[in-house]
Amino acid sequence: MSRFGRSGPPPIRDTYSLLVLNITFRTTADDLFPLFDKYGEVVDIYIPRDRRTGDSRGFAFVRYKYEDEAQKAVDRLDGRLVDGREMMVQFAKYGPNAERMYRDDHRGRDSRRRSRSRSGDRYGRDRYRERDHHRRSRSRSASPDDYKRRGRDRSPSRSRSRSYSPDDDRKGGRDSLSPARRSTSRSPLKTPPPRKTPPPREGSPARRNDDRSPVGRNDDRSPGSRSPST
DNA sequence: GTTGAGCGTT
Repeated sequence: MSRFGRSGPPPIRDTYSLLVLNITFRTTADDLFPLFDKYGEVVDIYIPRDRRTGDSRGFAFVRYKYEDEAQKAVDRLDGRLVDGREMMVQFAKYGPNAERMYRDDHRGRDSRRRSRSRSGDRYGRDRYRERDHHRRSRSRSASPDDYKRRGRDRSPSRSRSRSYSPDDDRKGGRDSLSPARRSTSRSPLKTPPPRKTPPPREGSPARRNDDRSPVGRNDDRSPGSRSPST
């Protein structure tokens, strides 16, 4: 998918990978190509997609031929408004050529001290991670689980719903809680509501009102309202 | 039709 129109991934001899984050889910490599190509020689652009849906994950990888151009693109395109969203450009930390970056890190370090503060504190995007730890909606958190499920038990329709509690599968609690939960909702129509039985507060002073309680209920329970004979 | 931290091959 990293091909702009070519076939197969280009050779990674001296290319530097840039990680583009915060891009829209609709942004494609073709949209980022003209943007990054203006600041340097883009060797390849790759956008990881979902294995199931095939949609973009919201980030892309841009490979530059030289680190100078790559670093420049980071400062220039970082925070750039694309499709109505600011994309964050940064050097790829992991990857096939990640080792190369560490090698030149000693000389590319001084180039980093740039006006990075202009973007980041103003957007305040960092506050989201602290506020919500479980903010993940449907990211690849369940992706690895889906693969394992498919190998042991093929249940595509159920694998999605079971992603929330993969522990019950091995515990066998699946069958245990089934009858328990079913007993309550099994016959909600004929069986009285499973309301929690109130603790016996006979010794409670407030219970003295019980003297008038049966009176009020008795009135409500009068056959007049129970059996409205027409 | 949605979502929003991260790290990559069809």
